Amino acid sequence: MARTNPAHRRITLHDVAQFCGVSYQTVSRVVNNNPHVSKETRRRVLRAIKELNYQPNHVARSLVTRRSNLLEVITFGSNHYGPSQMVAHVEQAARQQGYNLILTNISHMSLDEIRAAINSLSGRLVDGLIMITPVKGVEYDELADLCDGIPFVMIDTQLGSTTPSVVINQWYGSQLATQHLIDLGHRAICEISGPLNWHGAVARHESWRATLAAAGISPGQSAEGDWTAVGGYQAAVRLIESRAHFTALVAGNDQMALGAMRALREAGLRVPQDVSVVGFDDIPEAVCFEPPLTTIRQDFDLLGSQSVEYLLDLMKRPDTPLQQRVLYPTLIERQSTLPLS
Amino acid sequence: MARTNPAHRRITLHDVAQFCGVSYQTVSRVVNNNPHVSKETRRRVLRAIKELNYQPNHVARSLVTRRSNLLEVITFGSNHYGPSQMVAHVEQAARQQGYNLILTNISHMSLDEIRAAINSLSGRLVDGLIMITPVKGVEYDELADLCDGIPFVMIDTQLGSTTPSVVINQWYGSQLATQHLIDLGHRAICEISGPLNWHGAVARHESWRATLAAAGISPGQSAEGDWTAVGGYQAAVRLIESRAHFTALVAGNDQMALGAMRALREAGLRVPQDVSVVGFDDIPEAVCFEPPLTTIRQDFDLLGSQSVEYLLDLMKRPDTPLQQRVLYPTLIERQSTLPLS
DNA sequence: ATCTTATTTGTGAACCTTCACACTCAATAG
DNA sequence: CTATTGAGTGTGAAGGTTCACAAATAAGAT
Repeated sequence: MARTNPAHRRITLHDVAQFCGVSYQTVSRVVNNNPHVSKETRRRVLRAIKELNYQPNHVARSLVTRRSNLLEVITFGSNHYGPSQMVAHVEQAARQQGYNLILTNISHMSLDEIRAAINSLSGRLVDGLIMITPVKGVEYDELADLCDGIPFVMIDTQLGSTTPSVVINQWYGSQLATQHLIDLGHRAICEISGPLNWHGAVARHESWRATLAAAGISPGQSAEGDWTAVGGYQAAVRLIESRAHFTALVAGNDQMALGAMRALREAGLRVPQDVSVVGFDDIPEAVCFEPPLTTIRQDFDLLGSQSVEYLLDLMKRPDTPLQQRVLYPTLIERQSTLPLS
Repeated sequence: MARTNPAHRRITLHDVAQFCGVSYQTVSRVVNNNPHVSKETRRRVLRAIKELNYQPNHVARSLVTRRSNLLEVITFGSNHYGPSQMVAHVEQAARQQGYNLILTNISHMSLDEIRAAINSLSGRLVDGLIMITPVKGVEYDELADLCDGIPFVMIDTQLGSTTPSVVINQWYGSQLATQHLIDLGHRAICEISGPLNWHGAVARHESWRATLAAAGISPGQSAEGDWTAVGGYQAAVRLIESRAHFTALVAGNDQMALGAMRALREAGLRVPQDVSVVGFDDIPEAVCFEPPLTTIRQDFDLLGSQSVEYLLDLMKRPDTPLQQRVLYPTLIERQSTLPLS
């Protein structure tokens, strides 16, 4: 097998060129599939490349082409199911398109943190940027300013904004959930929302209210959770202790639904006989909850590939219109909801 | 505010140098905190840098220094809880040390896939590599060959191998789980294992057998799952349908424990009164399971920081001994286990 | 045979840094 | 008063590639 040189100096274009008696430019042409090279020469060069185990130096190439084949994703809250799914699928899509991905997870969503993340990359020449910004406090203009010309798209940002972004319509999802309960005859419908500094949490929360209002129903109580099961448990406990009467519960995500169901059970309430519960996300475990959870499914796979696709468009044709692309979630009915008896 | 130049040409050392009438080398010295520059000059240069919004070009720097401040993590199965936690914590640790992280998630764990992942990066000059290789089929020697000099550490590889790696002792974890059940008086202890092409699954499986054997107990039946809740459910169904008698169940992870508990309940068996169940991982939701799950906690945070730390050692001092660093999990007792009545 | 034209190959510069070294100038030592 | 040091600064090269262009060769047209 072709082993590398012991001196541990990387093989360069020049080495290959010398090896088969052509100029480095010719080798470069072969490497880049330039048609202006004779069949015979190409064959010889190709063999030399293999023989010497030549690997083009991306760094040198980037220096002159000003492109790196590198995308960056800046994410917040990637310990939560949604963001982590987004990252995973973005990575997959990027790799399919021949790009590598730099991952930066920031722990406090502030402009300063984002600035730091971008700056730490700024000299690094990433070709494009995907930002997963599920919480409030970051405006498009500031970001555009920060990125200074490098194309970017946002994921999971505010619905209805005109920034280049791909989002799942959370409003619609929560409407599906709430309407489902209304259709089952429920009228006393409480909510456990996500943290209200998250766009998605606000959208789901307001849609819950609006959907009830549209049906002429006054909303039940709402308690704010933190996306975790424990947070959902505590929120449900607060709801129960406030002596609110309700026959149905909309949870901001599946984990909180899990915690809520635990709290309900501890309070002697049966799900779904006494209280119907619907979650959000359709995490893989939801089908095995006790009882299996009715929930809203989001297509994170599509979200990832759409974002990367959009970003690549933006990179290739800077005149690509800036828009928000919107995906729609679906309702998954299981056994945690029941018609009001 | 200092906006960038309209011509969209990046500001370079030369621009800054010209701007304040010194040589580019002096500017370079200021940027790199070289002490050999007078106080007054440094001040002037610093102001010019700010004024022009100069950002050092990482690519050009890398070309000459042959270092990139870039780490890569190649991972398999990052849709599972363990691997995804590892990635998250590795990223965090890397960033704390001033490194950026390239993430590559491969879908089929084979040498070919790994080769492709490494090759796609090979010219990219990553300073170090972390491989999360929880499944069998990849040998150290091949990997070392592939990496050709760039330092790497493995995570979650086979316990007891002499490759540079950081692992959590899965054997010990499963021993904790099994012994806990034995201590509670259980003698009929079945198991739902993870996929047996995973190192961790094998370790947990064999430790279960060994721990029972050490106590003079013959092992109950074992069914293989796929780490998911549904897989755990199906495995438990097989166990139940085989009419195996058991009073306790060891699950390979928490998700499978969840599925198993669902299957048990459907079969009319109560957890923990009829069957005690113990999981593995201590996912955040486990505390809200019905009932709250006794499980084994792994410290992924420590795992991440240890790996990065070790890798950095390897990078700085190539004579750092190649070893396996081992962390230990702990037992978390909740309500899914009960003394045999 | 000569002039075009097309095809293949080679040369010089550029990308933006850092490194190794040389230079200048002042202060100290002999 | 010259030699030696040392701090501060500048110069040339190198790192490995691509780009724009020039040169050489081959093929075709007049």
